[in-house]
Amino acid sequence: MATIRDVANRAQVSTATVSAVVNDSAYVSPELRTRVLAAINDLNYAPSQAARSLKRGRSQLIALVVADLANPFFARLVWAAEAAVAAWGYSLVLFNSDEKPENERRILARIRALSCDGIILVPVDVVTAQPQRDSEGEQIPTVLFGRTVEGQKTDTITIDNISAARQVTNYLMDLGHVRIGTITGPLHLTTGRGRLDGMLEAMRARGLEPAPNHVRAGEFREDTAYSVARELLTQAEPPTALYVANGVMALGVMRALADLGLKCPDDISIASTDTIPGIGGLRPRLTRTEHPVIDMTNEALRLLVDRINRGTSVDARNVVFQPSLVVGESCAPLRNLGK
Amino acid sequence: MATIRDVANRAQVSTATVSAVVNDSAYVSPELRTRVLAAINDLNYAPSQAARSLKRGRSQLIALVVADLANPFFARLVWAAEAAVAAWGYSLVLFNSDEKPENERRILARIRALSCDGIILVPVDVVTAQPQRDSEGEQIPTVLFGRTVEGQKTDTITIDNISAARQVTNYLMDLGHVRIGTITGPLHLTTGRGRLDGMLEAMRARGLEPAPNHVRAGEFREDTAYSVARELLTQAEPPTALYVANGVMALGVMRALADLGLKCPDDISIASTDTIPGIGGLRPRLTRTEHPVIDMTNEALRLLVDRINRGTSVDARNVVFQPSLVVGESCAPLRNLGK
DNA sequence: AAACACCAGCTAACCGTTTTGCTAGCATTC
DNA sequence: GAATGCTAGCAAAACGGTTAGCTGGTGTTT
Repeated sequence: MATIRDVANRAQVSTATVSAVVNDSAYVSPELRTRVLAAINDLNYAPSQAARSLKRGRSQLIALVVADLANPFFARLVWAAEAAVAAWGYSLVLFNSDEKPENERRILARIRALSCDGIILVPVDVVTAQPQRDSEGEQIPTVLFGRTVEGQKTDTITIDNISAARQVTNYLMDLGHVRIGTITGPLHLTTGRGRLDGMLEAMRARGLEPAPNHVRAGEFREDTAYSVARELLTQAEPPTALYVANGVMALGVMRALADLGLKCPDDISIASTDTIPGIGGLRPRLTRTEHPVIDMTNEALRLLVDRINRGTSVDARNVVFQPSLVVGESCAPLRNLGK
Repeated sequence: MATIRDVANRAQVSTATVSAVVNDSAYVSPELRTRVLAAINDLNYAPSQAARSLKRGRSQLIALVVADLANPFFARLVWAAEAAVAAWGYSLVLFNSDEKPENERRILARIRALSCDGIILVPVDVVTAQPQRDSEGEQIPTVLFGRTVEGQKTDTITIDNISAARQVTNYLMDLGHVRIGTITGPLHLTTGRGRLDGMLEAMRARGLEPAPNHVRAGEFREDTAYSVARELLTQAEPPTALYVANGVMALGVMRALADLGLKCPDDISIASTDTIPGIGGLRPRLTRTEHPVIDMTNEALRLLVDRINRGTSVDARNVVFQPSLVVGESCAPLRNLGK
């Protein structure tokens, strides 16, 4: 394609003038401006982003690193982030760490090489505690999304996991349930840990405690939750209600129920924190918390762009969003206590 | 960060030697190589992709443009593409045209500016018929995914939509259904058109024809399908079976059924082409065709990388994948013809 | 021993922008 | 009319790599 020099030649001006027109960075007389614009149009010129990045040290690229692209929660984040990034005039480079620290390391190196202007990161590992530095040794502006890492000094966007779990658990207890089980996420993640803690806290506040064999790890995965749920529900004294820590796992649990011939909510009540898009279309409607992913994403980008423009002059900000309980038909009052 | 010159100074060699070591592009004696590697390590050096792109004219970026990121089908494509792109040593830049031609135009201009090495495009508009040219005026290697545009000379990866629709329709007719309705996608898309054509073809082959008011446009959207389904099923003589053209719409239809108090498959049989991930976990299991998205994506990348390396020397290739029918429990044999 | 081939490693040009001086032309002031 | 200030537009130097072409030292051939 045409270069800035081709345009300059055709318009009989210098490359500096063309640049000034393209970037609106200096006054150019109307006459020259017209000539330049005509030449740009004739030659179908578009500035090379590579040359620009090299000179300016900014790439107009924002990296999004998610922990599990197969999870609809993150798919939704990707969707929202693409829109927000485009709205701010950047382009989105997408990476999937697949919950593996070594992938995360590789990806962060690649992001540095691409000199991305900012990073939205769903962290997998504490590795991230060593923030990424760019070509000037500056830290690349980063927003941690959804999860946090201890002792982090970067901006973060999170959901109040404890509150989410507490809301759901209280709802179940309000229905009279006492034998409540749970399928948790990985406990080394704040999302996994917080949701379990919130549940325990809520139960203890009413003098209850889940039976040890009613608390199982589901890894935030559909298939794991499926088998764990089967196991959990076929034991001698199964729980009468189940709190599932995320949307994907809730789907797995529903599948397990169907395969076991259990009716929800007649045989067991199910409620979850987090949901997956589209799940609202199926019956019984799941009682769950909804997390404002779109708002969270927009806020993440606002913080990120602000940090890109203002550098490290401003302190790390931690924005916590509140989940809201959405009541469906997947929970019923406890009737026959003994069962 | 450190530049190649810093590394050269520290290792007491020229930048050319550093480059040779980094790219393995020329023989360097073991001694110098060691010194260079040590310096790279000490300075935490990583080559600037911007400078590289500028000089080489290649950016190691592959653009993926999907028509609707909110659609789980495309979310799955994104997931598969990220993995495939990374495996080939590229990074993925993601765009969402949201089914709008003007977005598509803007995006393609941006892709050109970024000098992406290749494009995987789910086309929205015939605009794409004018292939994108790069900085040398060469066409940017492009693979059209899922849909095609008439008279296209680029590589394409598609699914056999006619066959998919035919399989599903035949299945419904084999169960005895005659009054079969359909909710179609947009008919200007090959995916929409082909799936309707396949259905009509299959029915006509048995001397049948759907009633005009049993054929409705659902725009491939959940909400549209929901309202169209409500309308379709509450009319005087509703169909006894419904063929839904994609997975998202099937979800909408299921929701409409639930709200209308209709039982599937007792009151009506539902089948679709295409599915959405996770839908398999819910009851009744949907009878549908499955489309090999992962294989399709991998093949798309194989074609794309091949074209990046070999240029226009090789003719356009059109790879058509075959869908397979997966039978669930959402369809029942026709019992009471009159209803 | 001269002629030559070979090759490791270097010098420097180049990729396409942006941006910092600088220049030259005009208007204003005394 | 000389001195000054202003400003539109230009020339040229970066930015950080890659690579063609060169150099000089060694080994081989005659």
